[in-house]
This record gives sequence, C-alpha cells and structure tokens, in this order.
Amino acid sequence: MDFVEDDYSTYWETRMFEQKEELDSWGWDENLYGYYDSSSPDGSSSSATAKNIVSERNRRKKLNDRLFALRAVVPNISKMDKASIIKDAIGYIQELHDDERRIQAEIEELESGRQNTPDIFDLERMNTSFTGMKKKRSDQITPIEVLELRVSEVGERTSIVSITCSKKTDTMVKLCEVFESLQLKIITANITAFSGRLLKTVFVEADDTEKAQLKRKIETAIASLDIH
Amino acid sequence: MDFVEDDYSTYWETRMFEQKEELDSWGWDENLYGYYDSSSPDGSSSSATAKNIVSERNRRKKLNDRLFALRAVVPNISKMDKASIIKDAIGYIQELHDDERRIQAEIEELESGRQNTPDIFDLERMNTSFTGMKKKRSDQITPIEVLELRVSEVGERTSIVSITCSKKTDTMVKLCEVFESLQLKIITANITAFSGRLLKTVFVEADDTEKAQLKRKIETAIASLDIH
DNA sequence: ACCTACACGTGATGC
DNA sequence: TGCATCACGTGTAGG
Repeated sequence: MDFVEDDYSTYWETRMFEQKEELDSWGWDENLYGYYDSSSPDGSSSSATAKNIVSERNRRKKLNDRLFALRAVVPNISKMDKASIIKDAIGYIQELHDDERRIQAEIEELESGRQNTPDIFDLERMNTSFTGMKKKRSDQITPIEVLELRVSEVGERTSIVSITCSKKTDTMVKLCEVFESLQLKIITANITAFSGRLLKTVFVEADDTEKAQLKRKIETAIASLDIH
Repeated sequence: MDFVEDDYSTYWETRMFEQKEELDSWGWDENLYGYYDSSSPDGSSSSATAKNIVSERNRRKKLNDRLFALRAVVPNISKMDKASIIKDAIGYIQELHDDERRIQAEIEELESGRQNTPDIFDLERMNTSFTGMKKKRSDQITPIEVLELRVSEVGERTSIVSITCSKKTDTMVKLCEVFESLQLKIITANITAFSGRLLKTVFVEADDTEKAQLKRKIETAIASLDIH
C-alpha cells in the first residue's frame, strides 16, 4: 500500500531495494531477539512493537522523500549530504529573498521613472543595481557600527547622506553593498577614513517621498545586514 | 538519572541544552550496559563505539540545527513537524520561483513600454538586470576591466591612485574589496560613476618602498580577482 | 585503520 | 488505548 516510488534512480536508491525486499519477504518474527514481551499480559505488545517498526520505517521514508524533493528544487547542489542539502536550501532561499527585494525595487524605480523624463541619473541607478550579490566566503560577520547618520537636503531634488562608522574589516565593502542595494540615484559618493572612523558622504537625487524614507531605508538596510 | 525531556512543548530546541549538558556531564561509561567488547583483543573496540556514539550525536545535532535554521527562513510554518518543515520549505521555494518569474515578466513589460529611442540607459538597464541575475546564479564572474591606472605622488609620503574601469556588475564592490585587501593606509577615497565609467581616486600614505610597489600590487590584486 | 554518513530497531513522550 | 514523532545507540558500507 505504499504510494509512489518516483524515480529515485540516482540516489539513495540502494535503500529502496533493501526496504522493499524487507517489506515483502520478512517473516517478521519478533522473537528473533529472544524477546519476551514485557509488561503485557498477552502477546499484543509484540505486535505493537512490530507496528511501531513499520511505522517508523514509513516515517523515515517520508522524511527522505521530502529531502529528496527539496534537493530537486534547489539548483547547484554539490554535496548529496543530508545536512548539506538543507544548508544549500537555506542559502538558496536567502538568495531568492535578495533577488526578490532587488527586483521589486527595480520595478518601483521603473514605474516612477516612466513619469519623469529619464535623465543621467538613470544611468547611475541602473549601474548600481544588481551588484550586491552574494557574500560567499567567511561566515564571520563584522557588523557595521554606525556612529552617526545624517540626511540633509540641498536643493530641490538632492539630498546629502552623511554616515560615520567605526572602521573595521570589510566595513567599507559592506557599506558600499548597502548603498547599492538601496537602488538610490547616486550622484557621487566619497569615503574618507581617518583615526579609526569611516565617513561616507553620498549625494543622492530624491523626490519628496524618497527623501522622507531615505534615512529609515538606510537604517533598516544596515540593521538587516547584521542579521546574517 | 533519566534526563527526561521536560516540556518539549515549545519544540525541540530545548533538546540542545539537554544535549550540551549530556556532553559535559556525562561520565561516559560504556560499561553502563554491561558490555564486554566483542571480537577484539583489547578494549579499543569499546572506545571506537564510544566515538561512534558521540559522532552520531553530533551528526544528529547538526541535522536538527540545519532543520531549525531552515524553518527560520521559511515564513508561515504551521506544523513544527520535521517532514512538514521540509515540505513547507519546498512549497515556499516554488512560490518564490513563481514570484520571480511573474515579476520579471512585469519588468519586461515595463521596459518594452519605454522602448522609444532605445538609448544607452536602456542598454545599461538590460545588462545589469536580467543577465546579472542569471550570471550570478551560475557563479559567473564579471572581471574588472581596467581602462586606466595612474599612480602619482603628492608630497613626501602621499600618493594618489587613480583608476578608471568600465562599470559592470559588482565592479564597485570588487574594487572596494581589492583596495581593502591591500591593507593600504588610505587617507581618503572617492568613487564617481559617469557614463558607464567608474573612476576611483584614493589618497594613500606610503613610504618610498611602498610607493615603488604600489601600482604593481594593485594590478596583481585585480588580476588575481579574475582567476576565480 | 579511521572516519563519515546512513538506516535500522527501540523505548519514550505527547496527543 | 492506539498513533505519531522523536532521540538514541548500534551495525555497516564507502572513502
């Protein structure tokens, strides 16, 4: 009564055969181990354990099937290891999260961009779009420690973002990644390091609604960096 | 002494603590079960099985941790069941796939909408959006294309590094990484993007010997980036 | 010989 | 009472 065996051909299939054979040909004898059933008046307990065994077997099979299916929907799996499958799946989901976030941002940009006349800032905006991808190597993170974040306006459609952090390893890179992920219309950016501090100044083109959200967006982007 | 599972109600992460305690406080005695080591002249076999036990314990723990982490990145988990976690993860990935496809279609539509005068901006956009995503999945790298690299001296201990590249995906981040990896004494740095070009200017503090090697170090660092 | 990764049977726990 | 899920120790096969 076991539903479906889809393919499986190239994986843990060895198990399948064993299992099938067992299920069919096992003269299941619980006295195999010389057990006398404990704590039960009749022999019902032995059949109980027998049921438990087959039940547990099904559970394991289901789990493996699921794991197998999970592997199927995740591309670029290198190791067939159970733990690795799950790990890759996690990484892939996070990857998709990032993609979705970026693409969504791009749509917003495109939609708002259609109303305005496309200007030179479109170039910059597009150039800075899909860049912050992936962080490959070390899982060791050095969170960005923000000392000051100031957003001020100069002119009608231009804002200056000024952020000061303590200079640690990779802070500069991460800072760049943050600003790229925000899909801002960056006119020019400047980073200065001195006495353990890192000061980044960014000229951004932003309309009123963008201005209003600018500071908050930066803050949350930096905060979300610290999570991973 | 039966370290009974208290609660469990909130889930199995409680187990982690128990397990840790076990590892620390177990006076691990393989004779607990009254085993005499079978089929071995000395007692080495028993220690082997003991190692196997602790190893297996670690494996289970790792698997559960991964599963726990997987659950963390998947929203709307109803059942805490192991199999259900994997199932939900699969469903969620497929969901994200659908979203991604739908959104990409949306972008295409938007872009075709502004197809009048296909100018450099549109070209830039195409390059950085779709191809950028695919490339990144397949781990394709976009090497830094250096157009000009100039190192000049200003003053006794200060040099100016001026580098111009074509602006592609991740160029800015990679450029930052390169300079980060060189461990230079950077006084100030400026990055400006303009018409598909990326211009980075760095003020570096360097003595004579460092000056002499500066340009070469930068070149090799960029070149070595393209290897991977 | 060691180490990894696995499936298995078993008892426990909670519904 | 059964039924589901789990952690555990064990034997084993492949690298």
